[in-house]
Amino acid sequence: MKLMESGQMYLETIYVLTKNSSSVRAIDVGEHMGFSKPSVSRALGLLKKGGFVEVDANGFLSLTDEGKSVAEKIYERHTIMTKILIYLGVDKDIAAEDACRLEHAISDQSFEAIKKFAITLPDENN
Amino acid sequence: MKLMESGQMYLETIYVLTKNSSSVRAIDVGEHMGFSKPSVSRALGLLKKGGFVEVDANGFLSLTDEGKSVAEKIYERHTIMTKILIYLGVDKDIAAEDACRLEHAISDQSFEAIKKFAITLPDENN
DNA sequence: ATCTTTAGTTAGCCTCGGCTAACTGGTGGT
DNA sequence: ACCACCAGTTAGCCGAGGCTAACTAAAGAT
Repeated sequence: MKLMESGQMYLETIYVLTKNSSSVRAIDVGEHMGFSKPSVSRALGLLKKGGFVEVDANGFLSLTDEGKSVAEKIYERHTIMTKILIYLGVDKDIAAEDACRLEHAISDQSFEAIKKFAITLPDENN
Repeated sequence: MKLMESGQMYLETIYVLTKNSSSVRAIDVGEHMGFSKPSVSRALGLLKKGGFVEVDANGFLSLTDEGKSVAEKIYERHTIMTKILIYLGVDKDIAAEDACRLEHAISDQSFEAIKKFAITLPDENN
């Protein structure tokens, strides 16, 4: 199953929320992303069907290995792109917003090239 | 009128084609972008209505000042992003493809920051 | 003069991914 | 026991932006 940009965003959100709350439900995902419950419900349905997400009897979400690997990939892009933009002088908020779009638009090869550049950067703040 | 990413792409294409052929028609735009005639027809209709494009009696397209300024902005992003990616070691084709997506995803502020970085780069090839 | 090709338009379909309205089903308060 | 709230689902709408099929109109070829 092929994931569109929005699917990647849902996975990334679940991944991030899982890192600070241990129990993540659909409603949390919706609140975090600013989307309605039905939008989240449908998206999660597709992600379940695609084998990226699992939902237990209590409605708690977890990523499959496949889902986690996608989420980690996107999340890495997000953090590195954000870091670079901030390094180049962009405001934190704007850097994060832009990274959120760039992370889906870039090829593996370009990202690897950018990443290689990024690790030469000093660690200013985050 | 608000332009979506696809509208920007059409404007950029007309802009680029105009730079090497002097007379650009809808069909040329479609061929260059790989889209069908009806897709181009509808898109151009919207761009006309929005005041970005004009069509003369022979079907030749031209950009309005407004359309041209959008196209130039996008085109500049395209060239600079491509240049940076190539500088970072990305293959030319992939760099161009990625630039094509990145150019729409980035804020003015981030682009200015990237541009400032780019002008410090040596002129390798293009 | 007729036939064909070329360019553009119209009508209408599809997917993606938001949305609201309305229903279901469980849980907790009085 | 009943009511209210909360989480999730179902049904169906909408805009963006592709597509094909089929029509129109102008321009060339025989």
